[in-house]
Amino acid sequence: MAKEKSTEDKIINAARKVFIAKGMDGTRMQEIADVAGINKALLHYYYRTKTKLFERVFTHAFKEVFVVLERAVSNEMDFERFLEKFISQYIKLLKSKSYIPQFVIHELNRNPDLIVKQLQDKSFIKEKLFQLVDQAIEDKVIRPVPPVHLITNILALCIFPFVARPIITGFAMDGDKKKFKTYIDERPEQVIAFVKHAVLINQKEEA
Amino acid sequence: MAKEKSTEDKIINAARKVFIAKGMDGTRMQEIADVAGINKALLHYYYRTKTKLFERVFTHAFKEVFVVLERAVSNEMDFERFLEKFISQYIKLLKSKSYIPQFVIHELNRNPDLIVKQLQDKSFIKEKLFQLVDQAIEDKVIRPVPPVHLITNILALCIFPFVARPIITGFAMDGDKKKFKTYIDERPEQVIAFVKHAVLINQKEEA
DNA sequence: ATATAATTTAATCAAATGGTTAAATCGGAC
DNA sequence: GTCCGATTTAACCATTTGATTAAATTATAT
Repeated sequence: MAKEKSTEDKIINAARKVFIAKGMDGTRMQEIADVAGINKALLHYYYRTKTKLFERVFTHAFKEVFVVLERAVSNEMDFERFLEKFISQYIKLLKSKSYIPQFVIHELNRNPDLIVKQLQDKSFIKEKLFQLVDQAIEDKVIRPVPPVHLITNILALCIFPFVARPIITGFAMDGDKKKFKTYIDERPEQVIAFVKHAVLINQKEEA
Repeated sequence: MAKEKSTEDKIINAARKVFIAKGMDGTRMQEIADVAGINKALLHYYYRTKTKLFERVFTHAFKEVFVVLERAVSNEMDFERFLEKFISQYIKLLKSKSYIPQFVIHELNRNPDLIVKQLQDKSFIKEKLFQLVDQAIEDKVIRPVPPVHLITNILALCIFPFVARPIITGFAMDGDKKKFKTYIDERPEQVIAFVKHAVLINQKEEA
């Protein structure tokens, strides 16, 4: 609808689209210009180098998938509610930004130094997360599972389907994209139940 | 140690190394030649185009991570043993081929058509896997969880740490690679326990 | 030794690509 | 109107890269 985007916005949006689809190496500045509806000269007029443009896009993408963690740990609630909220919100985010995880993961593997710039001042999130799990164990709400394993397990269950989408669609859904959508819609409920059964100690009464 | 590799082997090994490290787009034929210890002319003498060489490497890499699935479903055993064997063997494989998952996933996202060539004649694996889960549900060995979710959950727990390695190392291990190795060594036990608690119905007595 | 295949050397090509430049044009602010 | 930044056009440059070729050299098998 709205076309009132500034040229800078058009460039950033186009760059994100192309970089996410093709990666840093596979992206051509000309294609970004085409997608943005401008020409290459103007593109370089705004962003002198491909590298600068890429880093801007990457940083933004990284923050988008990381900010949910930030928000999750800041809310106070019991562990079971935390699990529910975190998983459902995270998958909901990924549904609307489904290509970001693969993009971020690929570029971090390509150039691991990028992670250093991104993780500055994020250590408090880690501490809060680990503390949350430790507390739940101490309170005997969950089994004594090493926090790093539980946290990576949850992230794996949320994120993996989006990075492995072509495989899942091809292998288990016969290439039917509609089935994949259904599968993703079922995910929050399935993942929450899976994790709860895996770690919660008191799962007596449930709907 | 053995240096008795044929030139063709040297090329394939070099190509795999470079393609896996830098992806199709990031790979230069000259670098493959350098790593193989030959020159570019000879490289093209064996493999006329980059695309052909890439497809050969990719197909091989894909099969390596897929063949475990194949072997797993062909063995007859009770579901609990199947879980144990499958998870421990899969993680063991990934430990020695840790860069393959990210490679395969990235290239499949880049060019989803590749998956079609790879999944030919693999439908029996899918059917066997689903049937295995269905049977376990019917026998009341596990909770009634949709097979596609259980299967992707298990794969997620096994594979994700390897594709997200830089993030996990950077975020939860302060960049300490040794800690990551320890973490990976703990994975089989942790994942098996996690999945068992998540789905097994009779988990009365355990070590 | 000699024919055949493997390998090197070195040069070359065409195309793609990131980046630059200069001049022209357009559009809005004053 | 005029001034100034935004934008276009179009050409250009240097470099990289995939790929090819011809000729020379080496290794190998017969």
